[in-house]
Amino acid sequence: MLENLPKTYNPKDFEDRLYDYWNKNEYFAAKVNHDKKPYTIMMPPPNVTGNLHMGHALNNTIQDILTRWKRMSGYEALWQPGTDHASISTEARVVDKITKEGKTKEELGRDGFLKEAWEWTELYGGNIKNQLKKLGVSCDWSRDRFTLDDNMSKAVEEVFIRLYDKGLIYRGDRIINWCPDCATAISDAEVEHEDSHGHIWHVDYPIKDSQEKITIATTRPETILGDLAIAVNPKDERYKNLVGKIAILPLVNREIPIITDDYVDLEFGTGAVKITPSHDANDFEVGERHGLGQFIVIDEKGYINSNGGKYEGLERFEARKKIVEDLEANGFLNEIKEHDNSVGHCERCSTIIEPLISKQWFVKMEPLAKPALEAYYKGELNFVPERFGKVYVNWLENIRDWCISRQLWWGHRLPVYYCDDCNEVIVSRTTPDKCGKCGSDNLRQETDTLDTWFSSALWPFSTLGWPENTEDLKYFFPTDVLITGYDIIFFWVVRMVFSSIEQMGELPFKDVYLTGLVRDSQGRKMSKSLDNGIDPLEIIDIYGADALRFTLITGNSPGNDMRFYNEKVEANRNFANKLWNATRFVLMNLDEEVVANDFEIKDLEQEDKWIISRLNDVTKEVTDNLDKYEIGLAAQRIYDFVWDDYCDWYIEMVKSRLYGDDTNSKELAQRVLLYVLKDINRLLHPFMPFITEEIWQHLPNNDGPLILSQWPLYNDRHKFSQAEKIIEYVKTSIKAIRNARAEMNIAPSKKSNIIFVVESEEIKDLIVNGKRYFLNLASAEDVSISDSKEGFGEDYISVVLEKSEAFLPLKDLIDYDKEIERLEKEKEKLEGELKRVKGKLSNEGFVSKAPEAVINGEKEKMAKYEDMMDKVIERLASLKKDK
RNA sequence: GGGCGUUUAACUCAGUUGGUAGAGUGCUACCUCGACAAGGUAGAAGUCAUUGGUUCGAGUCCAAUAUCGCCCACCA
Repeated sequence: MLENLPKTYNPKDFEDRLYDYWNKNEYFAAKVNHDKKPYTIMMPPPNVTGNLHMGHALNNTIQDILTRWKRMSGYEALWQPGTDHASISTEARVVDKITKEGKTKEELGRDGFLKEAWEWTELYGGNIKNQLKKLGVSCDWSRDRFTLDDNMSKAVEEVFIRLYDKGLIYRGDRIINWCPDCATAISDAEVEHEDSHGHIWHVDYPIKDSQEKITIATTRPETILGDLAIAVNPKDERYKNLVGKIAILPLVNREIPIITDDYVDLEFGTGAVKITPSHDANDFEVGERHGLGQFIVIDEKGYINSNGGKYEGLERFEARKKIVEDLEANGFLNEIKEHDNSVGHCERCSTIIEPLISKQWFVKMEPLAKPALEAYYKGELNFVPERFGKVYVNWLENIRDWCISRQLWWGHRLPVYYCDDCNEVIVSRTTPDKCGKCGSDNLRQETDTLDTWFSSALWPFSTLGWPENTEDLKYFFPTDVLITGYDIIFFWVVRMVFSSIEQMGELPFKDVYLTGLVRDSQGRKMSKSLDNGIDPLEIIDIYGADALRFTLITGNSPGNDMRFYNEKVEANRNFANKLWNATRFVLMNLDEEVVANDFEIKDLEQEDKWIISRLNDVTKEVTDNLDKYEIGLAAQRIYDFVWDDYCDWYIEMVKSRLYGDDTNSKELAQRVLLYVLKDINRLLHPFMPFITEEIWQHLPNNDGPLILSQWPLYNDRHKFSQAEKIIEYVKTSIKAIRNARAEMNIAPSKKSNIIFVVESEEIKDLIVNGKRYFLNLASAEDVSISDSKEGFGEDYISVVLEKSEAFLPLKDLIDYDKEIERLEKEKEKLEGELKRVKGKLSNEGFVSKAPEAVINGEKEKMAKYEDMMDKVIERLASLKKDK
């Protein structure tokens, strides 16, 4: 007898303990090992101050499954963890904190603020890592990285300088997306467009020295203050006579020209557009084309500046209100219409974006996008599911230059210095002493920092020691697969690809697996504002990490959103409990000295061969599905095998041997039970690492922990087709007998003889040899063979099988009418099947064109159904005659 | 405006080379038999959104329509 497990599965008893055990023994560690092939996954670094949510739980579970599977398959598997400094969001939170303490950034100064930020980071930065550990992630913590670490910063600086030297980074006055609340520029990717219902105002601009006027349409009347022209389409007949004239800006009386530009849509609005180059991206371009210059009227906090005359000091939306009032009061307002349009919001704080002219740093995207597109077109980059490749292509083909400078302090400061005497711009790895051009030492470093995504774009190689050509880099790069959410393709996937091609000369990964969103049970996106987020840690606390992991990866397919139900987690917890109890059963029937030896194939009984053969197939199916990133299907295969094949059938079939007197048979059953259970735990380990390791540690004859054990392989010698056929026949027969008894409402405890009338020697042997299956699983008191049906009248239930018929003497328990009804139903079913099969086989096209195997299959089915049909009809006739 | 996706049992979803529709939950009936009631046995439940097409054969491939949803976009 072996040490047994507690009666109920209680994950809290061992999950934390096992995680510590793995971690302390350095089983997650990956080292350069040229005897093995490397397998590398880079964890998308979560925000250092963030908390674990279901999205993290999902994609980290997938990464862990792949890592554990490959590790067991003999690869040197590196899963690289780390965190992201998340410049804008962390800075905002630190600002909140100091604001509460009555301090401001300006008071603290850059160094003081950064000190606060580091303290904050050290205080909260560990959280998410500990939360991930609860999930069971087997990443190599000894390699933990943070995007602001010295070596990571070195990589950032190196890339900046290389791109600058190549002319791919430039500084310029451009129209950018400005968030007045975050007080920084942001990139196009960080702007979220939302449809909003608003108004469009038609405003009359008088024409100078004339009684005429021109009516423009605008959704942003406050920008009238910054107008530098009015544009019409050159083909527009309506305004031909006005082109070249001067219009007078209402309220401020500034003079602006009327120009033509193809950009103007004849159909839209009034066909006349006010041009505000400093506050609208389109107008900026029109302004460039016509040399209109700039006239900034809204400042960085979103207030009207001194160029706004009497409106100076008004907040932008206050100004809009006031200006509309004034326009109306002075008779300039022609019309107000309802209007829907899409308005850009800051991705982080939802503030409406203000397009502003500003001096910022940009990455020139076209030369970088080109090879990234080529790699995709050449098929070197695969998306799972494939359709996301189009999203990638679409973004890259329409890409605009990337604004990388941020007016923030928490981040990588640009390695840029300005000479205040001659305005020279110096980009340097080291702090320069004096200006190379004029020799002045009046230098100051750029105060801006880089977009967070600039550093995470380098993650696949910066974490491995780049720009040094380290052994790690040579061995583990490029990585194998990236697993992340589809919402992050633009921010991160694209940028890693072009950065890697540019710096490393190759792609950072071959495959990109994109997960869907985890939604709440009503299908809503989990969000802070709705307060409908489900905390993974709470779920783990109640059901265990294994159940949560299994829930997240089953019942859905890659890239599709899923709903989260507690009932689903509960079902998977129940599955864990099922395996737990199957293990208890095996352990309590195991003699350690017996299972110390292996079994010989020649000794195996039919059900042993059957379960081993099934296991063999399942091994292949699980592996093949993992290979294809069909994680959910892989998990489903092993789930079904454990519950249906192993627990419901094999264990039940083998019980009589375990309790019987045949020592050889008994010991063999023990060995096979253990053998299959071990492979089950191996196959299930990547999905449910905790319970499987815990069980494993209780099983005899282990050489080491499960996490380091060998992934099972398909084995030709373990394919037993004949045994599969036999057991399938037995299972079908048992189910048919159970069904018939249930239909007659006969309790399982009410046992009866089963007398088989068989039609072939093969079936006869099968029944004789398989007697014990029926004794155990079909409530049989005894099983016998009869040569004829003679004498089996209405005192018997008849169960029609393929090539045999079973008779159950249940005299007093049989309801005659019900039995007739049951057989009629059976007949109807067979009629349906026969109609279908015959229809197919009588179809000329089918017989001449379908593959032979398919035709033969149908023929076999027809023979089987006809055989059974004959018996049902005969039985019905004889019953009715008897009555 | 462009692109993409969803539509399968009461609910949530699988269904990958086209060959008799599956799971979990829920529901019905029965079962405290020595792994498990977080269980067992049996069962009911689907014109696979609609309409065409390709094919011997379509949930699966193609087209159109409807539906709900997502992404992108410089409609002032």
